[in-house]
Amino acid sequence: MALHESYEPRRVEQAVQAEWEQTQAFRVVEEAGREKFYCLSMFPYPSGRLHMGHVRNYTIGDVIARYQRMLGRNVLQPMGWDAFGLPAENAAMNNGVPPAQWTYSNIDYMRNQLKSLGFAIDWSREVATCTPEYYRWNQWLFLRLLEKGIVYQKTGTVNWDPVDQTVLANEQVIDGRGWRTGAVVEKREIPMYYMAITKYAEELLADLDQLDGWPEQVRTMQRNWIGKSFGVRVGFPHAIAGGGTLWVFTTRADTLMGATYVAVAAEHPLALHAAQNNPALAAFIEECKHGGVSEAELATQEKKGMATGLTVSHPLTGEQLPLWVANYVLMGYGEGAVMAVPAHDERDFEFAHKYKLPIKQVIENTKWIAAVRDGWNLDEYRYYEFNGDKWKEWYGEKDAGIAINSGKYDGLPFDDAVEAIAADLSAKKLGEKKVTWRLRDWGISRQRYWGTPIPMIKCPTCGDVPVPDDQLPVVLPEECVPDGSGNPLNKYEKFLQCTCPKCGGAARRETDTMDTFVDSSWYFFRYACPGATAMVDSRADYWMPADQYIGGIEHAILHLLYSRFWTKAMRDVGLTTVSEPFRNLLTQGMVVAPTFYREGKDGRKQWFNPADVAVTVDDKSRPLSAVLKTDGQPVEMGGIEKMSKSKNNGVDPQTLIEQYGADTARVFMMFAAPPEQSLEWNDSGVEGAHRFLKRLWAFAADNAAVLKTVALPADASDTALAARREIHETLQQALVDFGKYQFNTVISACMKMLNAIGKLEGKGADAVRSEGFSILLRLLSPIAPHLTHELWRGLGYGDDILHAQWPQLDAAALKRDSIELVVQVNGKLRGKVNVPAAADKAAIEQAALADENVQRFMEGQTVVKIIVVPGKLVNIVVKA
RNA sequence: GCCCGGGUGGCGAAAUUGGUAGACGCAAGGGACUUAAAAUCCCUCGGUGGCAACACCGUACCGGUUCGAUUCCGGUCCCGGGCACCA
Repeated sequence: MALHESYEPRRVEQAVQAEWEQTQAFRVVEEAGREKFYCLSMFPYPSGRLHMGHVRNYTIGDVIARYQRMLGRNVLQPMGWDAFGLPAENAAMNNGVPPAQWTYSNIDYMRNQLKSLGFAIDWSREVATCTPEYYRWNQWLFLRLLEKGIVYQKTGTVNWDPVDQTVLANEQVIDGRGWRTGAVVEKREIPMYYMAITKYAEELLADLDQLDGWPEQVRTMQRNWIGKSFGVRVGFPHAIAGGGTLWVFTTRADTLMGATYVAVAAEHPLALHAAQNNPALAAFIEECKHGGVSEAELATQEKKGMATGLTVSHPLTGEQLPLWVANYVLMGYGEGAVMAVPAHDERDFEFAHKYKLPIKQVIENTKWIAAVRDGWNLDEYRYYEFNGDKWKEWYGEKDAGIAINSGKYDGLPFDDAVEAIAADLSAKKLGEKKVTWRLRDWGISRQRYWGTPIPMIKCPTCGDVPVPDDQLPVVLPEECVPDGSGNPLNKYEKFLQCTCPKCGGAARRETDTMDTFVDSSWYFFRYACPGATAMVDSRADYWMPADQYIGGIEHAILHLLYSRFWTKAMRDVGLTTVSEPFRNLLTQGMVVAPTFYREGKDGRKQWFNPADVAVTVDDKSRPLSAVLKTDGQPVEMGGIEKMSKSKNNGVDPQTLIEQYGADTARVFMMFAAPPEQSLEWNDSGVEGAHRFLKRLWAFAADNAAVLKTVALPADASDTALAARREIHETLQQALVDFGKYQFNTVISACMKMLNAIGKLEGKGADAVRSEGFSILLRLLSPIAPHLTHELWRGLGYGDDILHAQWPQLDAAALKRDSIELVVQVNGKLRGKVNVPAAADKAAIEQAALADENVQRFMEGQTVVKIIVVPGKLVNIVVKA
C-alpha cells in the first residue's frame, strides 16, 4: 500500500474508524477462562456537547483500554448517559422543549462526537438512565430495599423558595436567596424516602482497607466522611414541660465537668416549648429558618443564639445550666442538642465569649504542667489567653492533657476520664458509651419531574402503598415541560390517577422522583449484561468488578460512596457476589484555562472567551495585560480556572477535532500533564502535538523504502548500536510509565525515539531505524490509534496494529562497556568520571579521587568517608 | 468553618521514589532555505558573576533529620476539590 506524502488526519481517521465499525473491532463477548479487563469511565451527563473534561476522561480510559488489549486481555469499554437531572429542566424552562426531547437529541449529538474521537467502545452495550428499560430496575430494587427496611420514610430539611413555591437545590441558593426570585430561602421539613446507608457504615469503612488500587487521598476522604467516632450519650434531667431528660452526644465526655451551658436546635421540642411564652425567642427561632441547608453555608454563618430562660441539671453535679437555642446546632444531626464546654471547644468558646457565658477550664495541657514545674507563672498566662479573645488549639486536643477542676476525676488522662465519667453516668442512668457516625442516611426523594418515579401510591384509606412488581415500570411521561413552579407531575392527572393495589380504590401516585445518584450507582452492572430480563444476569459475574474506573476527583466521595453502598445492597438481595464495584480508581484532574472579564456598574462580571482575547507579554513572555480583540479595550485577567460555561473559558473539542484531528487532540491531552493533575489548556501546545505527528508521518513517508529492513548486520557501526541502546533505554522507561498510566512521559519517550532515529547514519542504521520505528508505532498506538494504524499497515509491518505484539525490551541492546559516574565532594557535584561497567568499589574510588576538579575541593582537607552508589555516584566526605 | 490535595525556569512538565534539578515539549531570541511569507531545519535558553574553565544561588516560605532533601519530619503562606438537592 502506497503511503500518502502528507499527513491528512481527516482522511486517515475517517477511513480507520470506518474499518473499526465494519469489523466491529471493539465488540466483546464473555469468554470463560480468558482474562478480562473491564475499563470503565464515568458516564457523561448529556448537557449538549462534549466538553474538554469529557475528552480528557475518555481519552485516558481509551488509552488504558487499548493498552490492556495489546497486553492480550479481553477488554470491555462501554459508554452510556447519566440522562436524568436538573439541567434538562432548566433548559426546558428556557426554551419550552420537554426535558426528554432535549436529552435525547443531546445524546445523539454527543454520541457522534465520541465516535469521531475514535474510542474503542462497544456501543452495543449503551445505556441511558432515562429509559424505562433502565430505571425500572431502580424502582424494582427500591421495592426490595423497602421490604428489607433499608428504604424508609422520615422528614428531611429542604430549601424552600417562598415566591416560586418550590424546593431548590443547594446550587440554586445563592447567598441564602433563590437564584430566580431573589427571595430569602427558608428551611422546610417535608417527608422523604431514605436509604439506610448507615447500616452499611461499618462495612463501607472496613472495606476501604482492601481498596489498594484506589488513591490514598480518596480513601482518606471517605474514611473521614463516614466518620466513626466513639463518645458518650449524656442526659441532662430537667423540669421543663412536665420534666424529662435532654440527651446530647459528645466525643469529649472528659470535659463534662466544664460544661457551662446546653444548646438546642431551633426546631428542638424544648425550644418550641420555651418560645410559647417568649415572643423574642419565637422570633429568633423564625429567623433561624432563613437561609439554605448546605453544610458550607451553615458552618460559615455567624454563630447566633438566645437564652430560653430555662435550665437543665448537670448530670453529675446537679448544677443548673442555662438552656440556649443556637443556630449552629442542627436538628437533623445527632440529638439536635449539644453540651457546651467553652474552655475546650473553639466554637463554644466563641459563642460563650459573645454572650458572656462562663468559661471553665477542666483540662490542663501536660506540656504546661511541665512549664509550671519549671517555674512558669501559668495562671497569669492562662488569664491572658481567656480574656484576650484567644483560644489555643491545644485546648481541643484530647491527648494533650489531664483533667483539673473536676473533683474526683482530677489527674486523669483522656481515656481514663471518659471511662470514669461514663461509668458514673451509667450508674445514674444518665448516659452510656456510644459509637456514632458522621455519615447520614441517604435522602433520595426529589420534588422534581425529570427523574425516576418513586414507585409508591398514596391511598386515602391504606396510606403509602408500594407499586406491585407486575406493574413496573412506573413510566415517567415524557411530554411535560417544567416552568419553575414545582414538579409538573403534580398537575398531570394522567400520571397521578391510579387505583390502590391494596383496596382497589381511587388513589394518587407519588410524584417525587429519585436522586440521580441512584441512576449512577449501578449503571456499570447493566453495561455488563445489556438487555437482561432481570436487573442483572450472569454475564455481569464475568465482568464485575470493573478493573479500572476513571473519572473526576470531584466524585471522590458522594458518587463513589453511593455506588459502593448500592453494590453491597445488590449483593444482599442476591444479585451479585461482588462487594466492591471498582478495583482500581484513577481520579483525573480538571481541564483549566485562563479567564477574562469586565466588571459592570452593577458589579456583575461579563466573561470573555480566551479565543477572543489578545494577551500582551513582557520580554520573558509573562502576561502583562489583555484586550478584547473586537474592540481593542482592556479586559481583566481573572486567573486560571476550571473550564466552564459560567466563566466562558471553555475550548470546544469539536473545533479542535475539525482543525487538527482526533489523534492530535488525544496526544496533546495526554502529553500536557499526567492524568491525575489538572491540565492547563494551551493552543500552541496543541500545535506542538500536531507538529510531532506531522514529523512522524513525514519520517515514514521519507523512509518507506528502508523501513522494512529487519536484520541488524553483525558489523553494525558504533553509532547505530548507540542509537539502538538509546531506543531500548527509552523503551524500558516507557514500558514502566505505561504500567503506571503516566502517558505524558510515554509520549516524551516516543519523541525521543523519533529524534534518535531521525539523525541516524552508518552501517546498520536502516535496521535500527526500522526496529525503532516499529517500537514507536506500537507504543504510540493506544494514544494515537488512527495514524499508527495507517502507518503500521502502510509500511508493511503487519496487518492490523490492534493485533500486533506489544514491544519487547531487548536486554542485549542495553549492554554498556563503561558508565559515567557523578563525583560529589560533601554532597556537591564536582566532577564526572568514566569507569568500566565492571569496575569494583576500590577502582571507582580511585578514579573519583583522581579527578582534577575534585582534588581542588579536597585540598587541605582529610577524607572522612567515601560513599559509592553503584551505577550512580560517588560522594567524598571531607573535613578540615 | 470542616475534610482532602497541590505549589519546581517565561509556560506545561520530568527526576528510576533519598543520589547529576529542569528530560520531553511550548514560548522567546539568533541563523539557514525563500523575491517574500508560511512550512521546515540548525543553534541558544533557571538566576548572578566570568572571555572561558568554572563558581555561587535556586524546587512557595521558615526550621529540622541526613554524607546527600524537589523527595522524609515540624510549622507558615497561597491556590484548588468536596461538604450530602450540580453532576
